Amino acid sequence: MTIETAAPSGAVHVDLLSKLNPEQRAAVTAGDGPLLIFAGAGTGKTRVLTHRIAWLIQQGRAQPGEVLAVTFTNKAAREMRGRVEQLLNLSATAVWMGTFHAIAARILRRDGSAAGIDRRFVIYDEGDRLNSVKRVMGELRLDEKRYSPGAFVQAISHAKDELQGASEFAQAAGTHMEELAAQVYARYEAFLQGNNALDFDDLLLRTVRLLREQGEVLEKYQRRFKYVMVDEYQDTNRAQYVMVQLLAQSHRNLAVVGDDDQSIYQFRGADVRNILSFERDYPEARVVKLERNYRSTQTILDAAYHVIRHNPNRADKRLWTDRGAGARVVVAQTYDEQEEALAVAHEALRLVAQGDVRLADVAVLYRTNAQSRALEEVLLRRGVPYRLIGGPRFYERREVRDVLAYLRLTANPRDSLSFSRVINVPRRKLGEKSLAQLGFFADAHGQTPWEALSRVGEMTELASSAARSLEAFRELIEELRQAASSRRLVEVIDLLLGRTGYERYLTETGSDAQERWANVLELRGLASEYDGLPPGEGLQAFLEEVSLMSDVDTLEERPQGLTLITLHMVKGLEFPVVFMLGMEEGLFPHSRSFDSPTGLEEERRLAYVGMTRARDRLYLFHAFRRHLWGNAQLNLPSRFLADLPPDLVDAPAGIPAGVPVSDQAPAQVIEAARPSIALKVTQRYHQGDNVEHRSWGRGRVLKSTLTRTDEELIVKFDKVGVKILAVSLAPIVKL
DNA sequence: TAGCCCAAAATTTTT
DNA sequence: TTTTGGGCTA
Repeated sequence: MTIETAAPSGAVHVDLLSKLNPEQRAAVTAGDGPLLIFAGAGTGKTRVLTHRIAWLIQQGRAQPGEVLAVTFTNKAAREMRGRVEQLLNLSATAVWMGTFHAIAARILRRDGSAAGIDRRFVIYDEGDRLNSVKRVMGELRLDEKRYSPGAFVQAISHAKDELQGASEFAQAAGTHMEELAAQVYARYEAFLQGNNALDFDDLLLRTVRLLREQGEVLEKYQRRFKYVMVDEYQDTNRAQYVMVQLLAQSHRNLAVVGDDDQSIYQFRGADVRNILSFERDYPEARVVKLERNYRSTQTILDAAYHVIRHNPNRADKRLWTDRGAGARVVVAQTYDEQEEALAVAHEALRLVAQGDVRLADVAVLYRTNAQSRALEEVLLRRGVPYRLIGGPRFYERREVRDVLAYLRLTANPRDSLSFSRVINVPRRKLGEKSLAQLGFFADAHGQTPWEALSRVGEMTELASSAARSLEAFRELIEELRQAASSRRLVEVIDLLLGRTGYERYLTETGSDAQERWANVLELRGLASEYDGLPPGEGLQAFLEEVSLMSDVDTLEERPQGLTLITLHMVKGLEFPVVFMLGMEEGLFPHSRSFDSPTGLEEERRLAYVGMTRARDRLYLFHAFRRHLWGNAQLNLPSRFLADLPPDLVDAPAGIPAGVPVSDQAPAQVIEAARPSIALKVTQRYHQGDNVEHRSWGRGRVLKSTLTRTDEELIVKFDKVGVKILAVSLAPIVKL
């Protein structure tokens, strides 16, 4: 079937439907009314979403500005926009496409004033939120040792997810803890208000409130969005659910895409029931199931199915493919996590040597971040390149937050959190007393610290040196504000870095100054993307983007080595080869999930998500013995392994065989890593060459030997001594 | 104000 | 077991 219709002006006629399978086509061309699309892993979900948007526009059913598409990550939104533009061959900037939070922020900036929201609000992230709670606890004289600030943060966040305001929360409070939390909540709200700040949850909560209470605003958006689309609907929480419902209410053209089997964020408020009861919410809904998978082998799909099928309360569906059976799933036991890591390295390198995959095609998945350490140690020692996803986040690094705090203060001087972050960074010789003076004065006059700053002269108790410092700080921020309104964002940042002597500050205070400075420069680089915007707008736009950005969004497109990643973060990605480690009772499923059936169901879904990441090969490892917090424990194989039909499984006796268990000899290339197929080898290094290794630093080549399949180097490193390396595997460069 | 020492915590974390 | 953060001391 080919449909050619008049496309919007300037667009090329594109046949949108010919490359879709029947189910995908049905979903794309479903007419008006609610639409539920069950899109299993690897079934072309994004393709359906983007084609539907393009189709709606091409058919003239909607103007680009009348379509709203909501995702959970910026990455997904970006991809979607790019693909729609490609399909339509025109800019899709008019389409409202973004994360829940970004869309909410946009609505609040435009129309929040109707509900008393200052459009210049800043967005407080996780860290800011914790700091705010700590402050509030200080005000309430709550001892941080007795009461965990984190617990309050969680309670507040959870309440907001459920659209529960501070007063409702207080009313519902029963226990002593809840009453305390209610007090903290109320004060926290006041604190944020005073700082003109909203936290992540507020973006959703306040948008819902705005839409509910301001009829004309609601009407405006309802009229505007003829078609609403939601990605990953199984992960929506209460606030998101209501927000979508409100926006789509009038046209009722709500299309949701998701997979209940991949709902893994229950602990953050996601509610699978939102997708499972869609048909009850919208009895007239059309339902399409995408079950044809384009990613994995049938063996992998069947194995995953036999794990997930044990969950009650799931929509019935089963993935299939015409890619053929492929290799069996490999289940293997190792002695401990050391050997487990060695087995991964061993097998991954063997596959690479065979020639059909690159290291970058291999992902290693685990339940808890702590598991990555054993892996890293082994990979480092073996010189196997890898990238670890997770770990210290870019936007949570001290230096990045410092610079951002300056910028945030520049944009919004009322932000007292940012104020106190940078008032004495770099050191301005302001002691505790002086700052207390300032705070006291501000409180007494009902002013923010920034406002108080212009009245330094009135603070009689202030030492004159401190007064001068404060005055200088005020002038600095004023200067930045001036610059922000007339110059490019990068110039503002340069000005701030120059005036504060931030680089010098880094070198004077820390050992890792170089790395930190590099991060600052990276942030500066990100900011340069806003150079095109008129002065004044760049700063706002940059801060908005940065506060709504996560690390997955900056995930490298072209990885270099093995990928080490948690099961949660791997959702949405795919790899030709997948190793899942720690398939043991107590670790996966995690012991914390044992006491509730829903917890176990979520673990099972997590297993399903992990398994369906694999295209061609899937390895499930479990260790006989595992070190956890100092002591070793013996774990039984995960119950998920028992669910696999024997005929899908290969359990080779020899997976870890031949791998030395506690081999301390550094930098010996694993025996099996030597390619067994003859490769063309040419000598690239010679005695005396200077090289740099990613983790061992600089060194000099003592000897280079050509083997049948590789070039072997003996290198004397400045810092770590003599090592033996295989050129094909070691992360080295010639200098 | 920096550095040191001791104690506590270690499931997952789209914004 | 290891890391991290906070508090105390020099």
